[in-house]
Amino acid sequence: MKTDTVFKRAYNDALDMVARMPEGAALPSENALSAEIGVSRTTVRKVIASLKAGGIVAGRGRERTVHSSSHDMQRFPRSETIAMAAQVEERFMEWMLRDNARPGTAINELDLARKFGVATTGIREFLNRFQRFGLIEKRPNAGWVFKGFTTSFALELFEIREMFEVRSARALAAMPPEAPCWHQLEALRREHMELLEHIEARYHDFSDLDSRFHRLISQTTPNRFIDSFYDIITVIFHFHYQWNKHDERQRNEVAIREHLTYAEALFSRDVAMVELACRAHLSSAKETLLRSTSGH
Amino acid sequence: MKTDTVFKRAYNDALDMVARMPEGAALPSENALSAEIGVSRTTVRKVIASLKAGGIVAGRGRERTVHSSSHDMQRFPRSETIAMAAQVEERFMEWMLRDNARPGTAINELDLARKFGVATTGIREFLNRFQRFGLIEKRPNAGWVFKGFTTSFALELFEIREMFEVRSARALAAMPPEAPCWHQLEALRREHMELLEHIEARYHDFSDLDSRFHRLISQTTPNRFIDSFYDIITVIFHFHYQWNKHDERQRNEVAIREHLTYAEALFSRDVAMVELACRAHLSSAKETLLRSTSGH
DNA sequence: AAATTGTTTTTTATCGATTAAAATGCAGTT
DNA sequence: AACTGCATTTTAATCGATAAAAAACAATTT
Repeated sequence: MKTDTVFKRAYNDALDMVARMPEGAALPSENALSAEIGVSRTTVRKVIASLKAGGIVAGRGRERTVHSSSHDMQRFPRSETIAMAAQVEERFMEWMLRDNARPGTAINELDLARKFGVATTGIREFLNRFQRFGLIEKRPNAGWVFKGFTTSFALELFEIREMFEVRSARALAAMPPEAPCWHQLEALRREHMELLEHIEARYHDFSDLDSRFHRLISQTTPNRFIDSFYDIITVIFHFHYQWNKHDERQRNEVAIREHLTYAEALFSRDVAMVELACRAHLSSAKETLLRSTSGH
Repeated sequence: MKTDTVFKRAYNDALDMVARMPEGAALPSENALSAEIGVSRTTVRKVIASLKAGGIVAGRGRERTVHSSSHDMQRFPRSETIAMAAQVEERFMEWMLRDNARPGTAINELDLARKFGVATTGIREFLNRFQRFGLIEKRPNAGWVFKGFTTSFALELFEIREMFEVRSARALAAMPPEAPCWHQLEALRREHMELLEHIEARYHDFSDLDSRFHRLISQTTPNRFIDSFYDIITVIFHFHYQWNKHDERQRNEVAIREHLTYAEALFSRDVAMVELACRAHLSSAKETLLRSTSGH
């Protein structure tokens, strides 16, 4: 059956929201909550009913008030708020990157299903979606093969990434000065500088900033195939960083400085400089990734 | 439950094979048949059992002989030899391209399942795989949206295609003269010339040749992401040509000539000429596709 | 001993059912 | 006019079961 992870996540979000409100404040309307939390009104009503049952919300109809401080506000554990599909992704990436699965390993649906505690259909669905990441391959009627998080994977990934990024960076540099992208870029530049100032404490935050920086560049001239390729990059990097903490602070500091140079080049709108800065950054990112791949 | 389409296709293939053998000849070994037909020995044994039941094969163990001419050899209809997943793909492409579905149309899993006569899981699986083609989009917990076979789809597709193809063509032109790709290219060039000579009768055969030509170019310097993008191209063109017969002969003739120029350029190993011929061909292919898209 | 057939085990493809979430619709309320 | 209450309908996420196909193993024959 369908799990109620959506409800549980919505409930947790509502709790966070309520905690930020003063004692006795009026609860926003159902429609407002629905928009805020990002679920249907049906689910919002279920959440409100729960909050009321827990004594966190009182009153009914238009007269609902918040009484947060008086209760302990038990949240649902994080694991229960994640849809099966997302859990499978997480566990699979972990198996692949952390346990360093060997290239050529056969992937067994039933086996994974048991290991991850889901039905085989869930695994199949995941594998089918995951196929496009280029890390697994299907042999019809005979299962999947893990091709390995190898050197050639990283090289092929970066060959494409470089083509796409140079194309986007060039297009961005050619945008008229009044285009909104320049403001966004400036804002990101500031965020980079701030992060650099507090790098000792906040170097973990770079991963997210990195992804936003590159997405801004590519989304100025949108192309669905490029966007979809960035999904691959994002996921690979997300999990890669999660399990490879080696030299993280230094790596990130270097990358921030490269981003700043890259941004400067973009502001200068000098295509040759842009290309140079872009390739320089990508090549150091490539080196980082290469260091954690396994031969071939 | 699993359908026996693999068995039925194998059975048909075996019939074709047997028909080519002389009366009373010995049947090849199970392993040989398995390799020849491309299915497991388990399935081969089932096929042999069926052939025996139909009187087409006699004897047992190592002493099996063929008696083809004496029987009518009923084949399974084509539709029963195609796996559910492949049928769904075919029917979906048909719905999309021939019935010219509107951009923004909501895709309903249960609805499609009923229309195509399969279980919803099959539809889900297909949609998940098909996602990467950039023609549909998922909204979690709320189904899929068909984005439309639009002008912008074709433009974005060809922007990437051009980047990839120029990259591959350049790399091919730089291959040493003794590389095997030159022989393959020469063979393909011959096939093109032959096809051109009999263009009136055989213009339908171009679609396959086209796909092989471009795959040869890209596979000389393999990159899994580029290969996977070619799958998209192949599928789109396959179905597009199947439902858009307008000017087919002329279009194909033009394309053949462009391929020949392109091949000449490659043989000359002059990078500038290669790039020119490549871009010229792609731009006319783009025009063709654009003509059958629907606004935006 | 190499190749071949016979038998058993493992794994995939596919179905159908079940439940949660979302959408819809409408009447009543402030 | 926007909101709630409530019932109903539609749709997506997930499970578990089963036949087909593949793979592994064992027994035979040349």
